[in-house]
Amino acid sequence: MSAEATRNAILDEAERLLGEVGYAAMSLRAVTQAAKANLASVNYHFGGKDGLAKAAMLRRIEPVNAERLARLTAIESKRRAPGGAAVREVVEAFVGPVLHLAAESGPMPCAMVGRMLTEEPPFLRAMLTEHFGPVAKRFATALQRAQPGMPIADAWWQLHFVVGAMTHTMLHLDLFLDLADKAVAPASADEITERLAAFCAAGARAHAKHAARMPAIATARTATKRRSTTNAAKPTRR
Amino acid sequence: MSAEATRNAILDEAERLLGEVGYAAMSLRAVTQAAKANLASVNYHFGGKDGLAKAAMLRRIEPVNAERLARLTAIESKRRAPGGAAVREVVEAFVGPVLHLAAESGPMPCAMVGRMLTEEPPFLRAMLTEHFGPVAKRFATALQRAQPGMPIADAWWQLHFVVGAMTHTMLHLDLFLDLADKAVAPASADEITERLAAFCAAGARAHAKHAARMPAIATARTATKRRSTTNAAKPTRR
DNA sequence: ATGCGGGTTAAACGACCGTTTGAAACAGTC
DNA sequence: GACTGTTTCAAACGGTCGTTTAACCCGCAT
Repeated sequence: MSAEATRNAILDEAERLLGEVGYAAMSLRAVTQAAKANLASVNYHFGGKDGLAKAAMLRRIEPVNAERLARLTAIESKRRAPGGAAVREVVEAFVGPVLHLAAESGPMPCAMVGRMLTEEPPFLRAMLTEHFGPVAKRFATALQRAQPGMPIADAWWQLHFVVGAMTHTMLHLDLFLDLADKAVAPASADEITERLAAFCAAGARAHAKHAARMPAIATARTATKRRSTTNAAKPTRR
Repeated sequence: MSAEATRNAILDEAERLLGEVGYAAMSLRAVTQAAKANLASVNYHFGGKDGLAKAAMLRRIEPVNAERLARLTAIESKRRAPGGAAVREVVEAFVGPVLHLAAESGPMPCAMVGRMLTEEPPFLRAMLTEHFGPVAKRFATALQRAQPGMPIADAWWQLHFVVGAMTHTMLHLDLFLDLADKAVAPASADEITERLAAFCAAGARAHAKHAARMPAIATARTATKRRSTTNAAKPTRR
């Protein structure tokens, strides 16, 4: 019974330190000392530093992605959306679970995941593509379906910007409160959700309209289309 | 004469490694070896690892911020903007110099600066607030002036989201190209500029309109106002 | 030639890192 | 109470890190 207790204590501290200082700067000695566990126990329970980081990440990533997919299927099944609001709903299904997690478990879990985007160890990158890849693909197609006639590439760009605004909010909101120097009050989770969703949804819609008119993008898009159809013709490119 | 040559070689390598692996994972041995310089020369020329990172950052930050301010004063002085386009212009003045730097000097300088946002050593945070603080304040007020009647806090939120989308693009565009899995073609600098500016400008405008209607934000805003006036009454709070 | 100061170099120092080891403490079972 | 498997513990190992030291090289004014 005590085994799982120490496991969780170690995971909690690892999550905190991963969010605060990142993977490279997190020392197992600091983790185990704060968790009141022995140094060797992290190797015993997780197999090493990599395993610990992976376990700490998975503990948070999986519920968030599950809720994302659940919300997305929910809004897709009700189906009789008045059209224009769908983009906003998709965006909210994507960012909502993250902000919900931040509201109920504190900012550390989100800071950890956001920071791992930036870290270099290759196993972290592999984890992200493995666990976020399918979810991102579902949301990209959902964004495309919500804006008929828009190429899938534009949907990926929208999602990219949404992720950027979201992770930046998770990680660096405090820096901006510093920069603003009392001009911005610390915000509630609801307020952040509202602001982030409003910004991203409108940005995404306008991005699609704008992209259709811009020559630099239009030419790139035809190139993309040609390439993608080429790929469809020849079964596998690489 | 050889002194400045080694200085620059070390700075170039430091910039590359800071952008690739971050501050904590960058070892001076790797820097000096790649720069064909001696290990001790870092301490001789820059006083230590901190000094090296600071010098590498300043070499890129200062021109970018200078060009930002120059573009902003340029569009403010011409003044007879048709109103609606001003937000877009301000956003472009903010993100344009960064994308311009990326286009002419490669992605590493921007990756370095973006990554330093996430790193933990306190001197880096101090540098960012010192050098970006005044610039951010000018752009926040410019955004507010471009949208009359909007509280300054909303302008700060807009700027926050813009920075998020921009830095995420500088750092993690490759990850998204991976996730998209051939559905998105690698983009030119012009295309990225267009997409980013379109997304951010429209997001900012819609954010302002939306924020005015949302109860969660409206209440928070009145609270902000009350707090700020309180602060104005009592000279210094802390 | 001589002295000198800026710049380079190899070697070493102490600190901290992740990991391993082997013994000790503990649980539950016969 | 002895045995077995699991979990904890202190100690040590090899390695890398940032920094320091002291000797050395070289152009240049004296």
